[in-house]
This record gives sequence, C-alpha cells and structure tokens, in this order.
Amino acid sequence: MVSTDRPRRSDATKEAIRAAARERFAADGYERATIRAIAADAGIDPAMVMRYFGNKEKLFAAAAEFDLRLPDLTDVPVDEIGARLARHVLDRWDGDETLMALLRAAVTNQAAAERMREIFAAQLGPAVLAIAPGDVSTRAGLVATQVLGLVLTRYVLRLPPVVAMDRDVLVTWLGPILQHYLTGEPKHIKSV
Amino acid sequence: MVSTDRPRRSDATKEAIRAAARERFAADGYERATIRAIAADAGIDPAMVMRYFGNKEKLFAAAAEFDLRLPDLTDVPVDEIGARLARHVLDRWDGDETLMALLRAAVTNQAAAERMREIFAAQLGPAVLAIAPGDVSTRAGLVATQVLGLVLTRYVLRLPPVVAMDRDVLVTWLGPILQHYLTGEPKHIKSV
DNA sequence: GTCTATAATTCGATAGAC
DNA sequence: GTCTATCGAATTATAGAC
Repeated sequence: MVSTDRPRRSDATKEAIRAAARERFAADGYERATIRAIAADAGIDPAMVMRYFGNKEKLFAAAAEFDLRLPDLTDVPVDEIGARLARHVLDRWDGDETLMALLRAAVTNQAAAERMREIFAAQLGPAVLAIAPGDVSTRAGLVATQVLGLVLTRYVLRLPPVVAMDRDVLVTWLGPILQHYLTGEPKHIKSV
Repeated sequence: MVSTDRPRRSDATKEAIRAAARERFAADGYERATIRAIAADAGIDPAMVMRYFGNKEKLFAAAAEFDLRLPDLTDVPVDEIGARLARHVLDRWDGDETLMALLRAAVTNQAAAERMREIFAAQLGPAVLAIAPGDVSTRAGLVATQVLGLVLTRYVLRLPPVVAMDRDVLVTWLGPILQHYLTGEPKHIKSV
C-alpha cells in the first residue's frame, strides 16, 4: 500500500510544470503557449516538460483537468437556485484560471473542445437533472449558453459594459434567467 | 472621377484571397490559419497575399470586416423585439462565416478582440439606445452575453444539447430573455 | 534526474527574375 | 502582376552526456 502512495520524490517539479502550463494556456491559448515559456515559468528545462508529459497535447490535458464544483442545489430554496448558480460561476471563474485555459484552447483546438463537451455533459447535466422538470438536456444547454456567454464576454473578450458590471448586479440580472432556464417554461415569462 | 473608380483590373484576385482568408480564419483561428494555406485555397502564390495585404494582421483585418446588420427594431411591436433579435442572430450566423472567424480569432488575438469590442460598441449600442430605457450600456452588455453565449456553444464548441435544439425552440426560449434584458427591470421577472 | 545540443519542421516575410 | 527561391526565426521533439 505504502509503496504505491509513497512520500513523492520530486513530483513537486511535475506540479510546478502543471501550474505554469495552466497560466500560459489561460493567458495565451493553446497555440501561442509554448513549452519553452512554460518551462521558463516553472524554472526548469524545456526537456523536462517533454520527459514528464510526453508532448504538448498531453501536457494540456493534464493542465486542463477541471471540476466545475457545482454546489449541491437540491437543498437550496427553489427560487434561489438561479442566483446561487450565478454567484457560483463568478466565484469559480475568479478563483481558478483552469477554465479560462480550457475555454481559450477549446475555441481553436479540437481535443480541448471535446473535453469541454465532456465536462458540461458529465457535470452540468446531472446537476440539472436533480432539480429540473421536463427536458433536462435542453435546460442544461440553455444554462450553458448564458453561463459561457458571461464568461466569454467578461473574462475573455472583456467587453467594457460586461466588465464594468458589478458582481451583485450581474447576479441580480442573471439569477432569474438561469432560474427560468432551469425550472420555467418557454414563453411563459413575464417581465415587468 | 472615373479614374478613381475604374473597372478594376484584377482585384478579383484580391477578393478571392479575402474569401479564402475568411474561411481559414473561421475554421482554424488566427494562429493556425497560415498564409500558405489561404493562398492555396485561393489558387495563387503566397507571395501575392503579402503583396496585396502587407502582412498577416492586415489580411485578417480585411477579412474580418463585418456588419451585424441589426434590423431596425423601432418599428417592431415592443413585445416582439426579443424574438426578432434572436431570429436575426441565428440567421446572420448561419449565412456568414465572418463572425465565426472574428470570434475564433478574438479569443487568442488581441487585435481581433479589440475589433470585436468596437463592433459591439458601435453597432449594438446604438441599436439598444433606440428602444431601451435606463442604462443602455448595461442592457447592451447583457444582450451580448446571451447572444455570444449562444454562438459560442452552438457554432464553436458545438455542445450537443445546444446544437440539437431546433431554431424555433431557441427563439422561443431566448426571445423573452433578450426582451427582458432590453426592456425589463432586474429581479422583476416572473417565470411560470 | 537534469540539461546541452541539435534535428526536423514550419512559418512569416523579402528579394528579385520574368 | 505573378511566381521562384530563400532567409531568419521560432517551434516541437529527440538523443545523449553528465
């Protein structure tokens, strides 16, 4: 038992590489992030990156390991689920650059796009299933459009009006919308 | 007068390059789209591309010339504006790959992102101004999050649930949301 | 384990013949 | 106007010394 899980020799290096890779992929996207730059950030030789991860694609796969960490929404009052979800997305994005790396890369890299699809299918789908009536797939898809649209415009494209919006203002606007996508019916919406 | 606007000698070549560039930038993004490939698609020599457009950045700028062609929404019944806008977005995106090129490139290329910001500021802003009360900037920003989120998930990431959704179903769901962003008040929304 | 040296490509861009 | 030839730089990836 202990032998398979022993004190770790210098996997610290491996973790340092992964951290540096996350930053570079997030900042520059898949193609512009170079192994050389990642190695330099990690303070080691580029050859080490190849030794530990084989090639660039595998390095990205290791760096883009990601968990949405969706909160358990089943015990949240029904009419607060949307706001809770909106707040979680903003928190999650501010605290972890992995999703930014994944999104940036997914736009031009096929493997990254596939991973993105997997993550949303495996993590958002079940979460919606627990609380939503009717067509779960459609509801999960609609939530994805609004959530990723927010992330894209605020963190990637940095559209000024979206960047300028206060966190709480965003939650106030988007909460009811996500709520509607999760539990409402199409067309049956009243805006006053 | 005629001399400045004469029959055009072989600007057909120039237009062929621009068309090929649009396709490549849309399919591969800025970095992966190569001048060599674009030239091959256009059936001419790579050196011609440089001669006509100077460098890769200027070529992209020429290929990403884009007009949202937002319809005049002032004469549309107020409660139909959202649906009309949703339908227009789907139409516009299906018929022109320029916006796809712009979006794909904007995610990893600074100049493309800046152009994206300009387009939304110059075209969406005024359109919203004509019909929306209160904080126009916020409303335009919210509309951008949902519209670009739809485009990202449906055309770029190709999330299965979003791809599977019928055009009319999407309009039915998104119409009221865009309507709400344009004319409603935060929190004052009722989903039944 | 870590790094040096370099192979093998690929790309943007230029010079110049025709 | 069009194309050939090529430069110079940058990249991933490998081989092998220490």
